[in-house]
Amino acid sequence: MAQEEKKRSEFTRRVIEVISSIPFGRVTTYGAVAAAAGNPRGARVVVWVLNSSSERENLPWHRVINSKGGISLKPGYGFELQKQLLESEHIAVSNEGYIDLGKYLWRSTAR
DNA sequence: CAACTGACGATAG
DNA sequence: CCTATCGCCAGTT
Repeated sequence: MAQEEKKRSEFTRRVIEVISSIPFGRVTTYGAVAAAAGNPRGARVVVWVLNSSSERENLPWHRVINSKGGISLKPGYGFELQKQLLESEHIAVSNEGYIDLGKYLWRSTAR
């Protein structure tokens, strides 16, 4: 099929779908989303998607964290907001914003 | 149109 | 362990 409807890269489209698929009570990382979408180094695109379409596509942006298992935002710039959103989903977050990936990391089922 | 920006990641040293 | 650099895409200035 000719899939030339959207001008965005196929990669970008996949990123949005992966983020939309993150289940309740789980988290994933930028790199994992990028890798699942086809580019292990496309993590920055994930950042762009969240900024660009988090509200637009109603994406669970708070379930996306960095590969260290921590919140990347700084206190006063959304850090506390994200921390509380995660805790609302029964996810344990330390005061420093770190999460136990061994327990909560979600891996894309489509691999 | 060129340069910069954005919540990062992997690799190299 | 820490720092530096490249890679990735689209939007803004």
